[in-house]
Amino acid sequence: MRHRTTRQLETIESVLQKAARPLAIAELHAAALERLPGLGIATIYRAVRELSDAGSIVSVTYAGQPQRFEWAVARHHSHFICHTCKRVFDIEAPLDVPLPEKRPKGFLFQGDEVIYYGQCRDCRKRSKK
Amino acid sequence: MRHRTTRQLETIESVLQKAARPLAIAELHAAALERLPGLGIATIYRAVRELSDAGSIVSVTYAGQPQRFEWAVARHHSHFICHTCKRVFDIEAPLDVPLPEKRPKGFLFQGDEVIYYGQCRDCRKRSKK
DNA sequence: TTGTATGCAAAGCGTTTGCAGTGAT
DNA sequence: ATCACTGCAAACGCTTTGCATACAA
Repeated sequence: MRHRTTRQLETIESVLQKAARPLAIAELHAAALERLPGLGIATIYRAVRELSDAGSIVSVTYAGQPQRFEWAVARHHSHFICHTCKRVFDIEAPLDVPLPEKRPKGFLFQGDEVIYYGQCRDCRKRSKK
Repeated sequence: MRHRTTRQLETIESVLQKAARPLAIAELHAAALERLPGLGIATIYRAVRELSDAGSIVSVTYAGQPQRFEWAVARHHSHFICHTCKRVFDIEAPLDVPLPEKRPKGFLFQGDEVIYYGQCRDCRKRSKK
């Protein structure tokens, strides 16, 4: 457990809290580096593990893409993955996801998650021109 | 493109076709090794890339877990992830997934995927005792 | 002042690649 | 007999770890 409040951790938390989408380690490092030059990559990994263990952030991983992390309280939404740029966007969650008709016996269904695929605004603009 | 049919590739394809769930590289290697001792891990990686490029298999990755692969034609289903053993199971897809109410402007929605979470039969039995 | 958290560099580990040998055609 | 595919081992790149130092308390 953590005993001290440092500029590094504060910066990392802040970047994650303000991000509008889940961030990969490299994205998080780049963003944190702008605010705190010299911040080491190892500190990012250590902070991410701590925050993850503490439940402050959750991880998200899709289709061969690197693992991404986002602030846990922001997690009442779904994700949209752009086929073109591969970025992951947060979007409002659907109202109600149906359970499959036939469910395997003995399995306990506790939750679900939907991922939407398509093309984001930027990439759509770019490909139209 | 591939020019020759080898025991290695046949075995790898067969393992994937017969699997009832997506397999990680290590799982695939272990299974193929039983049928073809000495099969190298590099061959698994090369085969997986080929099959993936050819569209014969698709990849699946969830929450920090290693990337898994499954035979593409088997892919009219959803996935169920067991919170306890972390295995990924294939289950029948839901009939219809709703789009979110509010969608970001300019985004093109082309498809979706649902992941269910819970506890599988084995783990449920085990935890009851 | 004390000792936790950091930065750096080395170590680890899963994945990819180069190359010589094997085996499908 | 040819040369694509494989196995082995080296190379790579990302993640983790060890250790001396910086700095929060």
